[in-house]
Amino acid sequence: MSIAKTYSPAEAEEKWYSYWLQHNFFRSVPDEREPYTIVIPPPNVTGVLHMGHMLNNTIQDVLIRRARMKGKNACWVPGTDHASIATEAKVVAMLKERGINKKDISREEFLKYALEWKDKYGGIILEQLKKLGASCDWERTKFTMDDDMSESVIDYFVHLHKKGWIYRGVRMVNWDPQGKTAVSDEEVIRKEVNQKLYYINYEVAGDEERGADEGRTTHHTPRTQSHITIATTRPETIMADAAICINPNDERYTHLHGKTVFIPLIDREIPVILDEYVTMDFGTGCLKVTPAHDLNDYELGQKHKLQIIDILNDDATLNDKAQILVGEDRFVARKKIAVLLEDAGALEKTEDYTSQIGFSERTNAAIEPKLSMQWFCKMAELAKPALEYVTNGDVKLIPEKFINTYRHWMENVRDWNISRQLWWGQQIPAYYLPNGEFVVAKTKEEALLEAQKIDASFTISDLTQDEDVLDTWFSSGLWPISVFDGVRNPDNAEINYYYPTNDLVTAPEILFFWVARMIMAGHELRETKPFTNVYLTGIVRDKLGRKMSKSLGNSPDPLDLIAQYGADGVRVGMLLCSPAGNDLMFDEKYCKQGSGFVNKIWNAFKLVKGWEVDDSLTSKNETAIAWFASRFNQALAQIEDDFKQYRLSEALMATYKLVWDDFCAWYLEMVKPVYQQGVERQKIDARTYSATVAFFEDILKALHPFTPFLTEELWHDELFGERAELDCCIVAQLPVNGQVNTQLIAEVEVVKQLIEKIRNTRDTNQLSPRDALPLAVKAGSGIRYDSYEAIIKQLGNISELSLVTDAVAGSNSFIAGTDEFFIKLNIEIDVAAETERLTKEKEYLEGFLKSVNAKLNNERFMANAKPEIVENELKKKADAEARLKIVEDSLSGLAG
RNA sequence: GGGAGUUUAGCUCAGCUGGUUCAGAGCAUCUGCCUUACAAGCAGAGGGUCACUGGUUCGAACCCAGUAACUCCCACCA
Repeated sequence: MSIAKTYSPAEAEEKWYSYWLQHNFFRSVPDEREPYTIVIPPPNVTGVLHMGHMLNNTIQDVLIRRARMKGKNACWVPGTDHASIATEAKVVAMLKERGINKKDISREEFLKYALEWKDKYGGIILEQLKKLGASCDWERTKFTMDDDMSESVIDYFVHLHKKGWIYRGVRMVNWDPQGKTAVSDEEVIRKEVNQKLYYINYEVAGDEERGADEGRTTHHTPRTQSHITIATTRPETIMADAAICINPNDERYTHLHGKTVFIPLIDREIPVILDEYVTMDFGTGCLKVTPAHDLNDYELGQKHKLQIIDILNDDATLNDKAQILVGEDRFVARKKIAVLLEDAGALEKTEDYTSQIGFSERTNAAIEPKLSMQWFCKMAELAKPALEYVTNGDVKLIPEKFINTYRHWMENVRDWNISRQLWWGQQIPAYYLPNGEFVVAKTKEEALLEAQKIDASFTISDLTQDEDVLDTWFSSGLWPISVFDGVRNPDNAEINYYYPTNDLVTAPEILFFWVARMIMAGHELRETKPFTNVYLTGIVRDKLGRKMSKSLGNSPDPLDLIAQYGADGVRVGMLLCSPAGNDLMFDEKYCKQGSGFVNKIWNAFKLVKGWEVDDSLTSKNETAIAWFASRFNQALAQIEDDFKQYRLSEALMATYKLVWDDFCAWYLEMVKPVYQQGVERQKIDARTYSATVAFFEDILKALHPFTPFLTEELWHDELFGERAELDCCIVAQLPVNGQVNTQLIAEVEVVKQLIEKIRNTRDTNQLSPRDALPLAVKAGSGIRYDSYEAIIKQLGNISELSLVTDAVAGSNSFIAGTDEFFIKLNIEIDVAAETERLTKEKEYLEGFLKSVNAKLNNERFMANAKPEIVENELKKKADAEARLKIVEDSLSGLAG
């Protein structure tokens, strides 16, 4: 049968993914085995796969497949997040395209449209994950707004409310004028923005009387005595000003104490107040106080009992209270008012200025501080234990550097605004009564019972549910519990079996949004951590270091990559460039390397597959077989260790080298039958054949978590014998760590060195690799080179290997390990060049010996260094002396 | 403004408790090979003042102090 020249991934991926599904290999139900659980960070339900997901889910799949192959009951729970703001924004936009305005439809109608949208686009991303090979238990797929999930969220709200940790109040919140909702502090992203600082003159009331103004000690004289100048970046808010504030210690303005001023354009009179909050050397030292539109000003306003004038609508256009520019957007108004002020002679000057502005994480709209009635969750009590889990190592953050960040946030956390003025999400279970009070209960019926405790005459129609929904993170914080129904049924078999989960793989950006809140909820509801390890991946950046994003257009389409390089290739590519905890500089070339690796395995397979056994042959490969068995076990231990430390890149690289270098480049070359002219097809002995096939099978297992499709494809080839229906690589058990003969491995290292030297000799003397050469060995190290004869002959193309006790005159000589080798060539030896080479080596060795001896002769070294270090130095000394002697002998031989 | 992190070969990164012939790996590069698994390959080679300056030590890429550049997080100066 003929084998395809190259491996074609698409076909195998399709075939094996459905095979796995058909045979329920991803399915997990509680049993007597040890569980290994991962809950997916639920992607946005309407999202599409991006490179961050690729990285994240590749890692999760590698971990879950490995656990499965170690005999654990591996359960990877998939699902999606309703992502209230982002999704609602998308639905609103979709409706707008259809000519429907959200304002004109009811909540119920809107939700109907939203659900339609979700059914249509939701789950695209999960389908995409399948292409990557993600072995999630799809029967467990959850959506954060599934009925049971929502019910859990409501339960949690009621629970926290009962504890008194949820309260309602008017606060200055971060208002997203595009999403038309409040957002939490964490959802505000600050960015440096180029702005202008406007210097605006306010007329001082009754100032004309001041005249000569006795005893003023101002640093500079105001241009006109009847004005006070303030600096602001937000001139469009002057109509909401409630006061002008100056520092009481500011001698420039003592004359203003107790005065009032007029707001330009609208001529409203406001007081001048004194507060040390004002920085004297910033701007003009005069601050306009706008309590409705600035957090600090709000606090100042509270302190000084100022009027609050809110001049903005929910969409950040100016309202009637502004008196002028009504209906204009705040940014348009800013430009226009500058002109108006200029015309009125109230604009002193403008200056360029950069400052930090908050933007909404979801809509990217500039955040507007806004006073409103919101629901808050008290964080102090929740944060305290959640911090402890991490500081005491119960929950491990990988890499550890994030512990500090986590601690800082937890120690400084403020109460969390959990209400959102949206429809898409879990509606807050608070019910208002005609008397202005409210009750919190799981259902309207239960709320009524509560209400009737207040007044027995209330009926169900007296109850009005709060319009707001809960922050998405309030529900995703329950994810590891709610997917196992552990909120509603805290003692069910599933939650008891799977929870706490093992590993969480996510991005550091959502450490506070999500990870922290899961730990809080875990403690609050179950008094345990939700997971043991949190593996924080880096941000996927392009090779220029820019974050990959749709808007920059620098992100490749993951599905295109899969089509081009195969899922296995892309998986390998992602992991090759992703050191734990660091950002990943992604370059397609890594995928190319990945697919190259996959192809290499395919070709190795082709080689072995092409062998024919000749039972009459006896094996000459016992040494090679023993060596590879040892190397394999050694590499396996290394890989195990790398995984323990979550060094996935390293684990992959160790696997990569095991396959490419040890297996393909060395082992297969050692044992493969050499090509003989005239022989139609080379044959192999039965012993070598079966050993090699067994090695190959073990290699497939070791590779499977990284390259699941290729390994499954090869696993079922007849090379490995008949397979039962359920005998699949995906559920094969990883080889357990076996014996490692370190002596053998060390000796083979010397033999490999020898072979490289032989090849090098050929190269430098411009001999064809096909010319077999005789090799003489003068061994002093105790290595039995005759036991490596077959290997040396085959890989070095040596015609004859002889053991000698004296230098072979007129030969090329070289050292490998601490032994000397000679190759007799029919070429004149260049005595001068050889002398130079040997002299150089002699000098190096002498220098090296000197430094080793210096250490050994140093009393303090001998006194302080650990015994094994000293022993090592002694060995270095002995080796160097042995080699030096060889070199010196060779030199005198040349001279003689 | 506060805090954390990073800086090692052209690129991406290892280097664990200071001590192994310790300055490494993969990719890229160069040279030679279309050798019966693989040119997506094979064989060989070159490439680094471990950011900089000092210090501690018998010994420093590693520990300490300072400097510089970059990154991230947190923070209400209009």
